[in-house]
Amino acid sequence: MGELVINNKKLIKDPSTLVSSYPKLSLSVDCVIFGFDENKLKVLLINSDLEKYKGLYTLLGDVVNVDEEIDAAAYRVLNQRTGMTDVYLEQVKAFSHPNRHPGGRVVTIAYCSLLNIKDHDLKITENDLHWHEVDSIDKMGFDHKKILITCYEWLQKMIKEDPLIFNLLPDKFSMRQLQNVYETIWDIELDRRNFRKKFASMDLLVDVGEMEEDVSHRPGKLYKFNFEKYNKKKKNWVGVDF
Amino acid sequence: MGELVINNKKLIKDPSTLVSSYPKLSLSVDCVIFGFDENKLKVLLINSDLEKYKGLYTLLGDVVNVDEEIDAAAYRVLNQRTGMTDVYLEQVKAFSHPNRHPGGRVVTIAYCSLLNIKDHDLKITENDLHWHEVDSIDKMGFDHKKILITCYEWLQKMIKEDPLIFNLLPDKFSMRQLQNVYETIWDIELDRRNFRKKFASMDLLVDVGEMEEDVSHRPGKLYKFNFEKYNKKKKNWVGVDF
DNA sequence: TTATTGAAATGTATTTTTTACACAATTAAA
DNA sequence: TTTAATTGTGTAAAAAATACATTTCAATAA
Repeated sequence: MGELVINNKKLIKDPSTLVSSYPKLSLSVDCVIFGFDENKLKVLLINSDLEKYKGLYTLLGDVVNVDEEIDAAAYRVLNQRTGMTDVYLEQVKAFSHPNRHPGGRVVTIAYCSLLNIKDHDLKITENDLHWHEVDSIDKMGFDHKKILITCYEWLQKMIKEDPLIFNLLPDKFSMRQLQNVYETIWDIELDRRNFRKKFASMDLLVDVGEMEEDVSHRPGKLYKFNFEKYNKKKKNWVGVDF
Repeated sequence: MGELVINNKKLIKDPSTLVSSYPKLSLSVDCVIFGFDENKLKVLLINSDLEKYKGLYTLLGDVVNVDEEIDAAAYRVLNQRTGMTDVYLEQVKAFSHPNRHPGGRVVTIAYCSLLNIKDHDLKITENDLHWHEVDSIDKMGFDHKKILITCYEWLQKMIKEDPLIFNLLPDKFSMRQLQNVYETIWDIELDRRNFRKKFASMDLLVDVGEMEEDVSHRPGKLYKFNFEKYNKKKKNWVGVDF
C-alpha cells in the first residue's frame, strides 16, 4: 500500500487496498408500508419464506446490491412488490443485531412508507401480500415486530411535525376522514370543532366543491391538501398537536 | 438448498445458504461529536489519513466488525478516540452513495454525540483531534460535510423535543449558559425573562445553592437538571419552542 | 474608597392560542 | 314521514406566549 508521511502521519495513497481489507457483511432494506382503511392503520406484510418463521409475517424487504443506494433499494422493493411509484418513503433506522437474521450477518435499514390503500391496485394476490391491522399483529419473523413498533412510533411523532398524513388519504377527503387518521394513529379522541378550526387557521385545505358519496348519513364536503402552498411557505404549518 | 413447499410456496430450510448468496459490502460508523464552549457549537474532527483528502478534516469513524452491533461500534469509536464513557450517542441516518468512499463501497451510519467539552479531558494531542466551530467548517473529506449538516439539523430539531441539551453543559450551569446553548444552536435571540419563566414552569431545574465563579460580573445561580424527575413523568417537558 | 460597568433577578399587562361545549341542518334508511 | 346518524357552525373561558424596564449585585477601574 502506498504511503507517504506528512506531519508525522502516514497518508494513505491507495484507499482501495484499505477498503478491501475491511470486514464485509450484507445489507438489506425493510419497508414498513402503512395504509389506512376502514378506520384502521394497516401495514403490508408477506408470509415469511423461511421454514424457521413458517406461519409468521414479515416486512417487505430485500438485500441491497453492491453499488445500489439504500433509498433506491427501498424504492425497488416497494415498486416490485406493489407496482406503485410516487409513494412516500423515508429512511427510519438501521437495525444491526448480529443474530437478527438466522442465516448470518445482515444489517437492515428500515424505511417507512405511507400510501392510500384505495388509490392503488396492489398486486396483492400475485405476491401473497396482505394488509394487517397494526393493532392486531402479534409475532413476526426476524426482528420485524421491533422494526414495526419503531416505525409506528416514528409515524406518531412525525405526523405532528409534517403533513405526512395526507399520504394515507385519498386525494379528496372529508374532514372526518382526516380526523379519523389522527385519532387512530394517536389512539385518542379529538374535538371536532377545534380540529376543524385548527385546520381552517392553517388555510391549507381546499374545498373542492364536492361531497362524500356512498355514506349512509349526511355527506361531508371534500377537501384537498394544498401541497404547493405548503411547500412555498412551510411556516403555515403550525404543527398538529391536539 | 433444502426447500419444502407449503401453500404453493417454497420454504427455505437453510437460511445460511441464502445469506451467503447475498452481496457483501463494508459498513462503517461516523460520529458527529458536538461540544459547546465559548458560546460556540463545536464538533470534534480529525485530519483525514487519505492522501486524496489531505488537509481536510473528517468525522471520527471506523469500520463495523462482523458480529458487532452498530451502536457498539459507534461507542467504540467514541471511547477509543476520546477516552470517554457514558456519553450521549444516538443513531441519526445511514449514508450510502456508492462512491462516497474513494476506496470502494462503504455504507456508513451517522451517529450524533453530545458532550460537555470542559468536563472531559480528551486525549486530543495523542489522537490529533481538534474541536472546530461548526459555523466555520468549510470542506470536509468524504461526504462528511453532508453528514455534519444532517446531524446539525437533527440536533436543532431534537433539542425542542427532548432535554438533550443538558449533555452539552456541565453538571451545574447558569440560566445564561443554558440560554446561550439554545440561542447558538438555533441562531436566534431569546427573551431572558420568558426563557426563565418557561423553565420555571417546567419545574425541572434544581437550584444547587451555588454561584458562578470566575465571571467578571455579577455571578448567576447554578442549577442542575433533574433527570430523575424528568424520567418519571416525561409529561413535564412542555417542549422548548421559543 | 468610590464610581462605573455588565450582567442577574424579577413581574405585569397584552395578545394569542387552546379548550370546552350545544344546537340546527342535512341526508339516508326505516 | 319519522328516525338516526353525522355535518356544520360560534363563543366564552382558560392557558400560554409575548413584550417590555428597573433594581440588585459583584467585579473592575479610577
